[in-house]
Amino acid sequence: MKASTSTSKPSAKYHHGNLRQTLLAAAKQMIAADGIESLSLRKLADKVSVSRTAAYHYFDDKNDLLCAIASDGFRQWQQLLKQSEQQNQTERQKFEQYLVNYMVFATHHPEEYELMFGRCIWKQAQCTEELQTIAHGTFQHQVEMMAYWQSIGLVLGDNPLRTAQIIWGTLHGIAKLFIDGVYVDDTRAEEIVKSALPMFLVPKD
Amino acid sequence: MKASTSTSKPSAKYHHGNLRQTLLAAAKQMIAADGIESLSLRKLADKVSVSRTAAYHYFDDKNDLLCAIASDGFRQWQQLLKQSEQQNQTERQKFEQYLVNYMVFATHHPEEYELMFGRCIWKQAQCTEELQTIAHGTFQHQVEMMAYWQSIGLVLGDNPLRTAQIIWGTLHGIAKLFIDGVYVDDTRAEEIVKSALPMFLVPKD
DNA sequence: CAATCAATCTTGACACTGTCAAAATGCTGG
DNA sequence: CCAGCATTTTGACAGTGTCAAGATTGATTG
Repeated sequence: MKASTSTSKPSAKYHHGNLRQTLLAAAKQMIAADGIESLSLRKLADKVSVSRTAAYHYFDDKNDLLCAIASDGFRQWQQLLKQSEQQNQTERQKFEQYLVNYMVFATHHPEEYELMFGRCIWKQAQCTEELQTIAHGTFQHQVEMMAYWQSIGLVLGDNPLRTAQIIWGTLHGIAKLFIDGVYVDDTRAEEIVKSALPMFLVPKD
Repeated sequence: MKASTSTSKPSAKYHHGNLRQTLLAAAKQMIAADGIESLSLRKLADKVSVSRTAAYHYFDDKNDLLCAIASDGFRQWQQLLKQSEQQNQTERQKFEQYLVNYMVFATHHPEEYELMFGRCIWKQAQCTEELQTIAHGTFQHQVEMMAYWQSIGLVLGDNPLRTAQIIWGTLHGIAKLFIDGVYVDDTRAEEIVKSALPMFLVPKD
């Protein structure tokens, strides 16, 4: 059955070959379209034309699958960060860029963002070790940036951890209020974070 | 059956009398104990010793019930606010009190807080008109307070809406990172928000 | 080449969920 | 006492995640 279109590509065989990747991609697509909570393993399996429980060979759990998506999200975010750091800008511009990047990433990948930082994984279910590691690394990196920006007198405060917590909190809060639909009109997210910027900076003169 | 203990109290009869309140109270208790997502209408019904679908005469939906809990949460929060405003303090103390109150309320009623401001209701399901109204009123009130604090030169900025959005964002973000378990050790929440305080104030001298 | 084996996928089954329609129950006014 | 009403229950259905057992395939040996 299933008209395996025998000829060239060996990828679409019974032994799917890369089911794991296919599942992840399809799942991302589905949550982007309809939200996390309306993703079911059965609909996902249907979409990939595979049986209900096929995913269980690649993921312990539904939770495990969601953690994998979240981990991918962190990788994507880290890459965006690295790429942005390499640009030729003043530190002040880099800092602003960081804030804006955060908002753009969050509002453009709302469901992945929710998985990365939301209760869905962190509170309710326990999170994978992989996820724990990569998330911690990301935050660590942010603290280091903050320490640097404080050391050169750009950002207020002398406690990098504390400052990172506050600034991250601000970004997270604004992002979440938009994502969750408490605030509407995402396009303003960038504006808001820009007007929050001066609060974090050492007044210059 | 059920030994209606005929004598005095007419409250515990078959026609339950105040099922709605009973259900709400039990539901709050259950989400406080095990979290929102593990609340099921059937377990709730069991707990109140009533049949699976009894709740449907008082609530359209599971969502409707959750909205009712959220509305109660807003009422509770408003009351706490009003009560705090009446205290004899400097405006600066009132502002600080407001920030601390927010964190204490959020971390002490995490599940209700999630219902009040989280995706569970605002994004995914549509929210009740009652909830919409009371939530909007609460925010409106906050904007007015911000306008006043800005007018007397206490808080930075000249755009009350914008400032309220940012400050609320900060509070919400920090609260949520604790509630959802990204940050641990809630007891530090108060500390963090206190060290964020100076960022919002007009520097005095 | 054929037989075996492990990886991969499917089927069957179970308990649990929200929700609707129809029936049953108890209360209250005539 | 009975009709009508508000209230509660029973039955049923489609979904859900997940486990155990079986079926299928590709690769690895002898």
